[in-house]
Amino acid sequence: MPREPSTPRTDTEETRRAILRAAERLFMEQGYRAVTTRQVAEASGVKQPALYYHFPDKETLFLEVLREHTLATRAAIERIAARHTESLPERLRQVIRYLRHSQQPNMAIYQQELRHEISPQGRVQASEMFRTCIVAPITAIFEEGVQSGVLRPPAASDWQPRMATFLLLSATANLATQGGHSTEPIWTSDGDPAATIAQMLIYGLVARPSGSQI
Amino acid sequence: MPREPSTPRTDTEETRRAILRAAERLFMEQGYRAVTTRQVAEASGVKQPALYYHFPDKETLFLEVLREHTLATRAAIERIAARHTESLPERLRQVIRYLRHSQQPNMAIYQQELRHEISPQGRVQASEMFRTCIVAPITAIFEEGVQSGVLRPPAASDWQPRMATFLLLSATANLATQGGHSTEPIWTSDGDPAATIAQMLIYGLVARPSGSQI
DNA sequence: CCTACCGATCGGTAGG
DNA sequence: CCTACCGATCGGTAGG
Repeated sequence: MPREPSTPRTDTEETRRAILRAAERLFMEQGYRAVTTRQVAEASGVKQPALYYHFPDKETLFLEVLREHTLATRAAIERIAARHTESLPERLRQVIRYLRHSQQPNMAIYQQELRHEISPQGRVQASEMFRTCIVAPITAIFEEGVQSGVLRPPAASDWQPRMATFLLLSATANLATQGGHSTEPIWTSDGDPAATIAQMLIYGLVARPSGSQI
Repeated sequence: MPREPSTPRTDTEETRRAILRAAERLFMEQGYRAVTTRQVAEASGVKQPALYYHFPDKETLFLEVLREHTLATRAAIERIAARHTESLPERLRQVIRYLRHSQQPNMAIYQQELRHEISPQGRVQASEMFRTCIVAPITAIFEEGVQSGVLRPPAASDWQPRMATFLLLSATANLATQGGHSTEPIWTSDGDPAATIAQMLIYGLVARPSGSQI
């Protein structure tokens, strides 16, 4: 139902955006199930049933939030990946840093959760988004590293770009959840954890592993 | 209230064990919140209120499950770590394989979840268990590798045994959740993923990184 | 977009 | 250890 052009879709569209913003923050922080529709409504400045004016149900709202968040993440990753003037380790560091602060939802958290809370179609959709927008562009960075000779060529039992992406995302996701909440962190690194992870990852991959530092 | 010695605490103790076993399976698979007390009861062959005869509440039951599971994990890790006839990479592979199949709950999943569902005291208890029984023994393996010269000495901005443990656990936890459920896996490695992860980890750490295989 | 409300389900208790 | 039940809360709908 498109609105007539004279009405600049101000109010209703603004509210919709407010709901999406509030829902994004809440879902990324607490996960799907832990966030109630009433929380989202309150954070958006509307009453709970108003959500169902803008979205058919909670799952659809969640998937829309996930879609926008994931698309933004893809744009950021591709922007970083395109900085060919910077070294591969540096770009990986930046990717990790971005993912960490963008609260990109942990694969594990969501795969665990979505398995029980979301419809099969929703799961497929979320999984596809994740593959296309997160996994693929990061894997491309590793593949570029192989082709440029910076990274050692992968072998079947050794490493593969996709497994490297898996490792990077796993570490990053857990880093994000660590982020300064109540319980004292278990890991507490001295420096920048993104740098440390990238360093550990790279030194497992360098073609000519001289003992030097980056 | 201890039972008199003549009664070999058969029935009531057996039921208690059955509840713990059922709860372990369910909590490890689905997480704390997704599992209802009614599910646990049904899987144990009792009615739901019977749980409250054996445990004061759901949280206490969960923490008891977590305690037993974590203690078993520690025993397994220390058993593997003590196999000095086997190489460090091999022992790490075995640790990863064990963690993967024991469904050791993902740090991220639980840290995310426990933050909102469990009392502060419960969180502290879970966190301490995790630190002592999982993080510490794995970190000890890495430290041993440093002292024996197999691993390169850690530097502040480089790597640290604890961060290596973090990376290992992150990857393993996500591997475990991947485990052959409905949604097609995103990562699908050819060989043994435990081996690949160990390989990637090690080659980031070897003291003399010759280009050879293990 | 709100008020009012519903059925389902949750963790937990009463009373035996 | 069971039957019966409760208050709270959830996602979602009716009707305007």
